[in-house]
Amino acid sequence: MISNSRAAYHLHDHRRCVGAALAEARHRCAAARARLTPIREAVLRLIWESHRPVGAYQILRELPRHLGRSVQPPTVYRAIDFLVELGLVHRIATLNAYLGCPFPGREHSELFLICNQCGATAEVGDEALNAALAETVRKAGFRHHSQRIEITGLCPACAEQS
Amino acid sequence: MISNSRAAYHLHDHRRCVGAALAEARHRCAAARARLTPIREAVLRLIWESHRPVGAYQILRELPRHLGRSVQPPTVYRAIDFLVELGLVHRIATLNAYLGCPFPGREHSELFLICNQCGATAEVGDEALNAALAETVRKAGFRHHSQRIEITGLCPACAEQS
DNA sequence: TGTGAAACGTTATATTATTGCAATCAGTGC
DNA sequence: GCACTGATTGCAATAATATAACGTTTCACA
Repeated sequence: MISNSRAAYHLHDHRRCVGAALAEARHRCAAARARLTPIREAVLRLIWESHRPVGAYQILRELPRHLGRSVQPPTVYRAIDFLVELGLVHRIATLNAYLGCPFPGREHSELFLICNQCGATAEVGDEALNAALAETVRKAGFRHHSQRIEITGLCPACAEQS
Repeated sequence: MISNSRAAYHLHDHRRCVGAALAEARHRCAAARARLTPIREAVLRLIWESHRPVGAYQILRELPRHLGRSVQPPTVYRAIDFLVELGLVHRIATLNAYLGCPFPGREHSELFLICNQCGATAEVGDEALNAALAETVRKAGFRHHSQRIEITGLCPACAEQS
């Protein structure tokens, strides 16, 4: 099992999250002969400012803080598409929002735990769960390409308060 | 395991699907002391015309066929919200579209198998999978309220052709 | 038959996302 | 250095999805 729930839901040194994400991004861009342009990096930094999914228009509004100037929607969407394509960012479909991937390139359950209260969202991967899911899908005669699991509820921190 | 993948992906007597869905809808409305108004029934029938998720604006465009007149977006969204609330219809978040639930009120994995090729979408429920998922979520310290699993790939019929 | 809540009609608008085309930039081979 | 090529970005417009606000109608129930 792989998970970033500790970091997502509790106080931690978030600069390490950001640093790791950027290092990984540079690494994967180099491997794919793709360019991490200033716009793309600014969008990635902005998405990584928290462990909460961020909407495209929120990125659009806040990007000047990182980039020093404003841009148009297609520019933001293109950057997001690029980051999603490289596996650096996930789209959280139920929220129409985007979240940094804490372990790009590694095992992917694409399982998200979205806190209803504080919005913090962790990503979890689990081999046993993937196996159970693959088996269920196979029994239905379906050929599995991609998956996405979105769970809503209360994170440990918010559950404790209630 | 509960599944409608046979019906969703293969030739079948679809009138039985529609009939069952409507009967179930009437039953659940009565139980909830809610009204299955002409608009709500027309939207439900329209959604049940196929096993493919239908967008809200497609419903809006096609509703006159069932209702004899046109309506505005809020009317369609209100009907959809009502049907979702009662568990008769699911929202497929990755497609921004809506699909009839083949077994409302019964066990819910909220697991959807969406064919990339033909669009047909089956719903599957599986106790073992739910257990594995619950365990994974619990291990992350998360308190589970709702879940939604969306799988894309090839349905048996389309896989056979390719 | 009156009454209150639910449902619906209507207008306007918010939010999310894409299209199409022109201009610019980064790397490559010469 | 210079021309070439494909990737990236700028820009204007618009498409697609969803909701807000408020008044009117309908209907179950008393």
